[in-house]
Amino acid sequence: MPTAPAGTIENVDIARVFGAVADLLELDRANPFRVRAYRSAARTVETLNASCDTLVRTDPKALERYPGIGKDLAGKIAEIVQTGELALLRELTTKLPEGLVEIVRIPGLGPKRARQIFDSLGVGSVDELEQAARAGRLRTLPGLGVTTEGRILKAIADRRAAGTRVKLAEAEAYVLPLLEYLRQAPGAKAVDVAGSYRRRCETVGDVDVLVATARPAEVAGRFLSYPQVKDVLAGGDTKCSVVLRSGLQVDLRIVPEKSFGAALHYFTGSKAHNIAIRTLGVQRGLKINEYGVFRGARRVTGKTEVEVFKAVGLPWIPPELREHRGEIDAARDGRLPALVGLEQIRGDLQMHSTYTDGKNTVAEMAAACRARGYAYMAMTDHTKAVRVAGGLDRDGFLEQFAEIDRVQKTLPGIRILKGAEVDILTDGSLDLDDATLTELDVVVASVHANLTLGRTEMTQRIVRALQHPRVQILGHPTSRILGKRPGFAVDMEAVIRVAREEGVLLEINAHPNRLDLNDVHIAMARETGVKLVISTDSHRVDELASMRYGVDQARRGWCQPDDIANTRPWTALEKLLR
DNA sequence: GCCGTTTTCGGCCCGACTGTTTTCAGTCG
Repeated sequence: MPTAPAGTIENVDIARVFGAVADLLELDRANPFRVRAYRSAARTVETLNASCDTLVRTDPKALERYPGIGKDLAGKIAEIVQTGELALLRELTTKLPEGLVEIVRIPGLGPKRARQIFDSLGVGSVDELEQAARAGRLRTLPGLGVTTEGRILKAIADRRAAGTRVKLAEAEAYVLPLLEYLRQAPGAKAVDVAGSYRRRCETVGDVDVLVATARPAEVAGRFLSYPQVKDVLAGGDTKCSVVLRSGLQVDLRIVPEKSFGAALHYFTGSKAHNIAIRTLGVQRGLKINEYGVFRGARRVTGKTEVEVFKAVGLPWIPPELREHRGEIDAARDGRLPALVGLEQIRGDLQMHSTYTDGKNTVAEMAAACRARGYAYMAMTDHTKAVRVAGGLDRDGFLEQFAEIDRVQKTLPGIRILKGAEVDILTDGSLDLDDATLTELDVVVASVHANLTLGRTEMTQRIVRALQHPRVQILGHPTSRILGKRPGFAVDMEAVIRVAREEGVLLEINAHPNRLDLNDVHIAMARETGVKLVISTDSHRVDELASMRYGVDQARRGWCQPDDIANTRPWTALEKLLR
């Protein structure tokens, strides 16, 4: 049996295999609960705060302690870690074309229809599906008509035109005006957003808006006539679904006022969280749906979310935690974290000025930080290796130090820290001399170039940088750009371990295009005892407001104020920075 | 495939909308 080298299988790789198995099993008309088991295991593995690879090699039994992973799936995880593949997946892919999986992702088509189309027409890819629809062959199948054929063609075209998921900040720009518009609907008692948007996921697939009203038809009518609506996908009195001109899909749910809490809970999700809560309900003889909590035909409660949680014996759980990653157990045991909030942030430790690629001067950035109520801020311009940004050498920094001293005199009430975002060169050395590094208050070290290095080399590169005695913070630790490039390959478990040993803080980069670290790595760092900082990496004053997205991300990683170093006053933070 | 205060079998969350169906299956969230 071929054995993969240690530490090369990431949890996401295993999750991807399980997800593919689930997709194909579903197409193979397997037991739906077996399919669910693979999906659930994929999610569990992907969000595990420990590496499956390491567990398999050290304590394989431990895998079975995680929810949804039994003897069989633990064995399959071991198989993937040890051989780099899964025999079951290989069998399934020889049986069914991989293109079928893409067909299932087309809105309106599910596994049953996809399989029916494959079996009767031999259609096994999206391209073939499009040809069959154009030729009018789909309408010959039982249960499919001309309308469906047209919808499928449109869905294929839409998929090509629009991207898939939208960044949270972008979605906000479309959603806030829509909420304002709906609040003016006659009879709208409460208007709120649920779904992944409310859970503050870094990207959202669509937006779920909830309205409480006694006049559903009028609210639905107003929604469907929103000027930004491009297409209406569904239009009932309790559910409407539209696509805005921006391409963003918005689902509207309309409920009576007394059901608002139950509906808000249900539509906030996540799906896995909801299933777990409803299962708790079933154990107590309760039925929970979007209209309330029921015992038999009698409605027990449901006006507020607090009541819904209380009905299953739990305190209210913040939306950011509702991913079925242990929040229900924590709630039951009174172990829910007191999550960090934006108001607790006392300073911003990464930003740029006109000295490099920033658009505002040191004085402007400092004044804006003071206006935000911060006690301190770090000016962290680039070093010279980052040529596109016009990075500074020692002389450049000395010039900036003098400017900071001048600005500081005119701007009491905020401490302006002298910092740098030092480039980590390919060999892991730093792009600034030790003398200058020693004069800085805050040293952030980040990778900017040569992102395609192999996993082992990249890990060594970052570990070496962390071991430099002057490095205090690792900036945007994976250098991902949402929707554009994934983070580079790196053994994050090793990076976190070394950060812990060296006393280096990890940055949660709050820029809405980065949000780097992600929630899972944040949780991993926190559980390892590594402190984090939330920084905006602002290049202009208005970007300082991105801090809240970084706080959202930290909350999704279960961070309390103590986990976030920049909730501390400067004197306490200074002690934490080695 | 998982799970257990209904424990090793027999369950597994729940409802709305659509299209094509004369009563419901498929899809979605």
